[in-house]
Amino acid sequence: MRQRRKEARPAELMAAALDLFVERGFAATKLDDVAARAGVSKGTLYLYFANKEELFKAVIQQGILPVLAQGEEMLTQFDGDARALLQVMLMRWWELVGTTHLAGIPKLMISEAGNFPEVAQYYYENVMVRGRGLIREVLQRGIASGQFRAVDVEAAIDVILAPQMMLAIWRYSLGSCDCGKQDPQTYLRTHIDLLLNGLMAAEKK
Amino acid sequence: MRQRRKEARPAELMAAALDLFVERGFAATKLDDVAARAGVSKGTLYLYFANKEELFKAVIQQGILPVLAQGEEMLTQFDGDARALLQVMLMRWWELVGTTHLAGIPKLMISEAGNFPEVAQYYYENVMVRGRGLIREVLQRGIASGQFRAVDVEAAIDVILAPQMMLAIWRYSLGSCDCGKQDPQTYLRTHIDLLLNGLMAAEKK
Amino acid sequence: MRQRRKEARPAELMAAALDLFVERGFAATKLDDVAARAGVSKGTLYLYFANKEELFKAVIQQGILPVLAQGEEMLTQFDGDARALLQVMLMRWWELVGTTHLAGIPKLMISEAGNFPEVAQYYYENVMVRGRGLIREVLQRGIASGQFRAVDVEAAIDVILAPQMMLAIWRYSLGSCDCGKQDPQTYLRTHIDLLLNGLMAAEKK
Amino acid sequence: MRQRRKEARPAELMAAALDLFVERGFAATKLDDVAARAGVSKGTLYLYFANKEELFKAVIQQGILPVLAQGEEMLTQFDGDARALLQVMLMRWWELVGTTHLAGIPKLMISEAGNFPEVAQYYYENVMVRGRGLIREVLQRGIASGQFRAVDVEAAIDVILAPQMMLAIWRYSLGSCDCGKQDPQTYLRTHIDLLLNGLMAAEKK
DNA sequence: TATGAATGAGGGTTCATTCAT
DNA sequence: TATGAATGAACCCTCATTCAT
Repeated sequence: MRQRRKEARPAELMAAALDLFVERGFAATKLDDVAARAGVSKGTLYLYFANKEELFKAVIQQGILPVLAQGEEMLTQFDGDARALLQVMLMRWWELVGTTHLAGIPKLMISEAGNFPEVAQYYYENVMVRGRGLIREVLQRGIASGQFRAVDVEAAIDVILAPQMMLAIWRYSLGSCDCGKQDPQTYLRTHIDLLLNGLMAAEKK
Repeated sequence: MRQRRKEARPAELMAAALDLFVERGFAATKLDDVAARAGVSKGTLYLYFANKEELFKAVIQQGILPVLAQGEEMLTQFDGDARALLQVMLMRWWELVGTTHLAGIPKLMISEAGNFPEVAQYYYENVMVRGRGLIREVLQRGIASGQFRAVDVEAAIDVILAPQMMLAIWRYSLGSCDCGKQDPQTYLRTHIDLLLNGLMAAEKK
Repeated sequence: MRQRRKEARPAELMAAALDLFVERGFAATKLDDVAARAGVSKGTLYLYFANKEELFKAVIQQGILPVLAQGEEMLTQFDGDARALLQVMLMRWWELVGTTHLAGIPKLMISEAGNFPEVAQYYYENVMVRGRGLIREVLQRGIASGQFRAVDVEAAIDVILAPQMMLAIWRYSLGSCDCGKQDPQTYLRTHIDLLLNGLMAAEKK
Repeated sequence: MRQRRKEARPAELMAAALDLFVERGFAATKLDDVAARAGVSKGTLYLYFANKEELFKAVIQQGILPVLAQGEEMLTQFDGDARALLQVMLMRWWELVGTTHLAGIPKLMISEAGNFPEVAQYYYENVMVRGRGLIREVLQRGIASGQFRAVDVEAAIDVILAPQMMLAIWRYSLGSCDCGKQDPQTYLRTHIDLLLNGLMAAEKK
């Protein structure tokens, strides 16, 4: 029983830490609170993480791992056309990430990038680059097949990802204040609608 | 001259504070550093701001004031069609805000919204609501004139603003690490290109 | 074998503790390290010693026991004159104590006397007093027989013991830094040479 | 008034720290206590010393400076014979050092040498080497003039210094427990008596 | 008997805030 | 008005001690 607990501890601690880091930021998060939220004493944290900074790194690195595989797998398995694929990817990302606690990581990363350049670098290389790769692949397929216009692919990737990012970020920032906020589904549908229309090749006329 | 200095002090202090708050976040910013950057001693800060939190509020409130007027003025003065107006607005926003230090405020606000709900509320009501109003106005004009499709206006507003926000945010977060980043102009042009195409009424065929 | 181990444990633990206490001092020594050096887990320490302080006391008390008997035995068995006896005692002390780990105890005791007055008291009464007794006996014999001058015996005892103590102390303090240090044998020989000459009765002229 | 205080602070803090470091050792000394003894709050310590270790180094380095000059000056100014000079030096050292708080530094250095090898090195080179130089000079003078026997000078230096060191050490270690202790003057006189007799050239017969 | 995960009081250090100058 | 020395509450981290296994 003790053994089972020991193995689960790091994940429990990282989950608690993620919540608080996202909510308050790194500097404003007290390890006391992290420990309390995970139901352990302060000292226990140090059995699993060398210090606050290492905990932070672990939270980021562990948090993004599950997301990476799924996205790339989706790309290889899907065999519809580029329009449908792009639509599915944007929708599923929200289901897989946006509705979980992991959605807080982008906000956290944005907030703390300046204080942890190496972690930001790591995040960029392991998440952003791969995420952008997924979108790039779809855009290139669509352009190659004539479905999409020949837009500037690299710029378009960022433009496409921006509303997805903002949706996740919003939830953990201004979304928590009393700001009349929309339904994520409507937001996503509108994003995809505008995007697909925007990408549509002129020949459709 | 002393008098002149005295009147300039608050602005100098807020400018210094804005830079550091944006770079490091509220909690990780030391008042010592703010004072040093403004070229005064730590105690002087307290002659102008009751405490760190009041300084933060002042930074936000002063920072957004200049932006507000300009945008709304643009709307009333412009008499081209909706397409052109939307394009001009998105481009000019970057010129007026994106290239100055004020562009850091969105990032700062996102990072600290959870710790300062009242400030977030204030920011939402005085910046977001008004900014959204500008976009809404343009969209409604375009839809009314038949230039734009009848999209979900409220959702579209957020989708349209997202890439603009991300452009500003990026500069103060991951943009400072070694991430192969694009040119803002290309990014904006692509955003506007996709957007206008996406909004374009089907009847153009 | 398990039984044998169990009986050897306290001694092993005390040996490990002595080394570390001498090297780092009581407060700076971690029980983790003591346990690791003895090849057991931290908890095991508490099966044999109630707490860190008791371990310290045991280390001192056990450490000095073997030294006590030997010295006094030497005194009774030796039947040469006072000069030879004094010489033998000082040399043998170094052989029996100075070259073993026990030589660290004087340094440890000096360092921690202020923090453990009762232990210091115990050490004084059981080691210093008896050690001084040995020297006193020799001096008195020598003075009675006319070999030695009639020096102030109590003061002379301390003066005689000082170089012996310093030789042991040095090994565990400054001796471990890069300080050009002499050979203990030469040091001892010079000490004894000076001492015997210094004690020599004037009549020898 | 504030200014005057500011300049006196470091010395006050080091004096307080020296007392406690000598009494309890480095690790067992709380900065709270140091501050309290100096009559300031804990934070004030950090206005003058970067951390506990730097405070320690400052205590050692500042503590020994005054002693160095005096000893060497004495040597050059004295013009009696070697016997008298040696006697005066040993006596005066006690007056200048032994009766002040500085006498605790040898004990402190011995206790902490293992934990601060660089400080130990510094102490050896700046105190021990110079102190030994003083004694060496006197011995060589005495041997050259025929007053002293041709003893092993380097070994003799350490033998001669040992009782002096022990006198100082004792005061801050076992001397504080209930150990029947002698009068320093008698101790010193006996030391010098034995020593000068021990060094005396045989030819005087 | 032995382990090592867990605890929590305690100490070093930081920094927002105050106030005498 | 401006300074910067001083304060002390708060936080990170350590480590002696406990206890379930």
